[in-house]
Amino acid sequence: MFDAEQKAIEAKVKEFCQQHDIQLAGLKWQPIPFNGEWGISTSFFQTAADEARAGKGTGKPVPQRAQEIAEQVKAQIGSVKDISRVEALRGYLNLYFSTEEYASRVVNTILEQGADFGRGAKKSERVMVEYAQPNTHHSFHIGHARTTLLGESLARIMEFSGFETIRASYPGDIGLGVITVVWAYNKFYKGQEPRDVHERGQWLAKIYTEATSLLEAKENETPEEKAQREAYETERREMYRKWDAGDPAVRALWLETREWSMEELRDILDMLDVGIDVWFYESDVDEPSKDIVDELLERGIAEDERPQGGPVIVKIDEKLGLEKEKYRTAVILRSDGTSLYLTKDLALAKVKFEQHHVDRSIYVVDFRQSLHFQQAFKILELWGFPQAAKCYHLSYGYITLPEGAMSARRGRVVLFKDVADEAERRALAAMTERTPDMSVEKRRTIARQIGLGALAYSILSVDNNKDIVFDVNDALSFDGRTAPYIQNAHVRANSILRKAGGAPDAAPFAHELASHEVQLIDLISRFPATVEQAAQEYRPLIVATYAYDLANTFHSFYHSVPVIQAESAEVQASRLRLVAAARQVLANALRLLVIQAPDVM
RNA sequence: GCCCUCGUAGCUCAGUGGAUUAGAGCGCUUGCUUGCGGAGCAAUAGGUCGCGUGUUCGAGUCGCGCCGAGGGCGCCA
Repeated sequence: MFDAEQKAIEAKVKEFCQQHDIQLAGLKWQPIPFNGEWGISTSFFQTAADEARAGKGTGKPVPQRAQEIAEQVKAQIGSVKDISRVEALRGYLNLYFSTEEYASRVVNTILEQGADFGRGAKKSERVMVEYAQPNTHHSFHIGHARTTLLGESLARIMEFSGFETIRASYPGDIGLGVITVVWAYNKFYKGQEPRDVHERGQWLAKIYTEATSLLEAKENETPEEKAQREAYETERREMYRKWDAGDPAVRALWLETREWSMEELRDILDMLDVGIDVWFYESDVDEPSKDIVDELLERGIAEDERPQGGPVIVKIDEKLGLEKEKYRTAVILRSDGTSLYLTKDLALAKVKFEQHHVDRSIYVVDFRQSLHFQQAFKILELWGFPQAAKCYHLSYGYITLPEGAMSARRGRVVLFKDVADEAERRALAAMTERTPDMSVEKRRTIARQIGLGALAYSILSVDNNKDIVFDVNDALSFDGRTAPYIQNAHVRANSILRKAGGAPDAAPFAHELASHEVQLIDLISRFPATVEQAAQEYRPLIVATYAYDLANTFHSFYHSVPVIQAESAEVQASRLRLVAAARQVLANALRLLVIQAPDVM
């Protein structure tokens, strides 16, 4: 916002240091902590410490010497247009902005740029974010919501910060678990499927739980039961063999049931406003992955133990020349010649790099797979892909239940759809009292925005590496540090603007600003830097924290600073523009968090 | 045994090596509405930042060691 002034002053500081033979340690600018007015600051501690270390210092303690430099620099700078004053304090050089100038620049910029305020300059790299990778033939549970929301939010943040971004999903559509469902459906339930998309998806999950139970050895089972179970097991294995051999009947059954899962998934993604660009099915990379094994063998990266009855392996630590075991040895092909999860991920990475020309590849997958990804990335590096250095596993903690981990096998899951429905019910109940005149349909739409928003925020406001113990009352709380709190700030801002008939096209900030106004202006001006930080660190949490802080500041402003009833028409005009700017930034921040910003609620 | 992540208020969590006094929410206590929407605001209480040690002018933040929790470790995904 004050880049030109900042650069001019930076040049003066450098010039001064050169003239006085001071080795400047580099200038890092940061906002001055708030105390009524605002500006930016930089410190000279590092410079003073460097001097002392080099022995050419004056023998003074570092903080004292830093202060001395700050004072001298201050004298050199003199007065600068639109900088109200320069201050040397405790080793810091503080530049205070002219209040009027800063306030108008911030507000004008936001209102000019609108939904694009905070967007970063176009970056040259193409990023792919892979997330929302549920297994098919199982229902979408609350744990899947975490990868989906985290991935979508990250994709929006990367895109907004200037990267060309591709959203990818990688459903696990094959494996013994999937075949178990197909087998049980075919044997016991064929043709009995419900018609509703969600009922049918959940019904498949129930079949999986039942089938698992049928195939599990039980205590004190009779010989008859044991024989029955073993017969089932043989059938299941046989079906998997047929699938592998491309048996048309089995394949058709598999595709039909898979599509039911995909229909449910697409409906949920649609509900969450998630648009996947590229779908990679696990079954699609199964065959290509076997060719990769041959290539790795030819290049001498992999070793074939099949002649001794073993698998194909990559001794990663040995290839990297590591003494301690860190990446260990990875198996990339079973002794029977079938591929593994790792094999498929290598094949998929190759497709991402060569067919989608991805420079940076982010995998939003839970933390238990961190060794897997470290191995995959190291093998890609050994293989010679330069993009391997920019592969990143965004690992996140599990969502668990108070009684322990969720388990599709045991049927112990909290379904996403159930939570979403409950969220809507609760929001609807809260809204009925507040907005008695709203049409039923509109209220329903907004209730969903509020309910899903609350759920999304409860997930995104926890840092990636933390586990979340799911409690429906916590997740769907509407009070305190929640999405509805932020949405309500947006609604209040909108309400003021609606009553005032909108904000004027221009207004000065010539009045003496109340401290709540100053704080609000300061915070909205930091939104672009916040987006950039979140993108660099791959952390939606940064935006989530920011959005709450902004809402909090707005609510305080709202209570203590009159807008429509301001003391003069000029003050009212300025404040209306500030409210419009705050509303815009709240909406922009919420969008990055996959949360809607309703106008009324 | 080796590797990864983590340990901050009663609970759930933020916290870029730097600005008297480490911040939120929930919960506890108390005030605020003939006012732009009370899903709110304001105030009060609550801390040996797991322990030790080192680096540094300066450590909740970086290194090492220990204690504790969770996860992972050649043919599951």
